[in-house]
Amino acid sequence: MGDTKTRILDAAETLFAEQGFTATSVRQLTASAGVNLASLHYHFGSKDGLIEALFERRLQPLNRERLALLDALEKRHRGGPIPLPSLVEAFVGPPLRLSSASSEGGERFMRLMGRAFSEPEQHVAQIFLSQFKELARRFIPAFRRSLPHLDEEEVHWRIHFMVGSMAHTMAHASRVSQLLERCCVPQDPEQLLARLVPFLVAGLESPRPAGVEEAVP
Amino acid sequence: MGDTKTRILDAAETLFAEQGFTATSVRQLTASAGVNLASLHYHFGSKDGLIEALFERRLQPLNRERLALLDALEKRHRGGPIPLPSLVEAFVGPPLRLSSASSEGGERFMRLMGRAFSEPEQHVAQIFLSQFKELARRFIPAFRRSLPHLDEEEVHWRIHFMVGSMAHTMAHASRVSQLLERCCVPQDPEQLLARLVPFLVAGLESPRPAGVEEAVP
DNA sequence: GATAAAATCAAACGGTCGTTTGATTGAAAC
DNA sequence: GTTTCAATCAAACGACCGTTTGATTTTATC
Repeated sequence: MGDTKTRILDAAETLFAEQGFTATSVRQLTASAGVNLASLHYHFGSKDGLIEALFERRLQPLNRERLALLDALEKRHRGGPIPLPSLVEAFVGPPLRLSSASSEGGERFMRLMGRAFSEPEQHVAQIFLSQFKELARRFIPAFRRSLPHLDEEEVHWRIHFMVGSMAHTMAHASRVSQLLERCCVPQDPEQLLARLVPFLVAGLESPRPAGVEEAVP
Repeated sequence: MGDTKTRILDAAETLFAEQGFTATSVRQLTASAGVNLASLHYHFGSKDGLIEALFERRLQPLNRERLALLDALEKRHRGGPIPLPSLVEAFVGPPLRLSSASSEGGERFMRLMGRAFSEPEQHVAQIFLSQFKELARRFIPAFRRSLPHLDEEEVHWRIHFMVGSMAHTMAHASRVSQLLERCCVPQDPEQLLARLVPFLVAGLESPRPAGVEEAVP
């Protein structure tokens, strides 16, 4: 079961992932966790404080892992361009792998992260994005080195597209799109990566698009 | 100004896109539209009824346009495989072009559509997805014909990835990701397409990934 | 075993939520 | 001018929201 704090965080991951942040009430949350209503505010101060703690608990080790992978890649290639598949893997691999069976509760957090990317509420988005400053500072130059045929703006856009595919996959991996009238097939994260990474690599390294004027500074 | 019904729909597009469905109250909505609180329920029955009407108003002509483009392409290529760039354009072009200045209020609806793809609330998602049955029935076989080197499951996954990039771009086009510490550059939809389509085409037509077992029926 | 701090509890706070009511308006139909 | 009916209005409905209170229980310290 674990202590109250953990039980609240676990319940919050599940419910926020299923229903969103605003649609989940603290009453429903504490009831689901089997704790008293007031203990949420005792431990986290507010609902927003809970959301913040929730992201920190998972995102900090996650992004540390991504940066460690990037460190290793940069060391191995001595600051030169990193092969794109490895670089993409280092970026999308850790979050997608969180869905593995071993990391208990990982899948629900993966869905939650997918949600957070498209969360309209400003405060949630801000909490979420603040966890990525360091990640962007390190990964963007790496992508630029690995995509020398593209200017800065184009690299930014392609990273944007990549994040979109990743977030959408994380949010809806368990139901590979009702659009397609397919029943849900739970996916091994390694197989998911084996499909996603080549798709992204091909898109990222495709030639510079015609018909887009160069950025003027 | 327009009549009450239209004013509510317009205000709903703006507020839902900015704040999400659950976070926007009917009071805030009717106040923003400059109409009486009760008129929302008079014209739409409920908040959910409004959401449904909101999607129908835009999605019906939008998907009709997509299908018309597909019709034209299939006719031109006599049922044979359609060149991938044209097919992708027919799929992602109409929604992204909704942001053009001419179609008033299009941009806010584009953001709203991006939101709806990742809306946790079941009812909203269901309303939204019901608009796409016909679209999937027509576009999936077309993609299969244009991607003969891929099996059915891989095509489904790649369409899934494509939808992710599209939805993320629609939801966050105006702020090309705070992740990248870039200030917002409002984008001409044609330039946006000139970037997105080649990215998606390259990803879609990349070779069949290794390490993924064939689907067994 | 007394003391102090940390944690849990039932109960209530003021507000806002989506929705409903019943009266009132305005324009068309006769 | 009367009737009719769709549309708008102010006001209120009960339910639920996030948060706070103050008493009570548990846990650790001496």
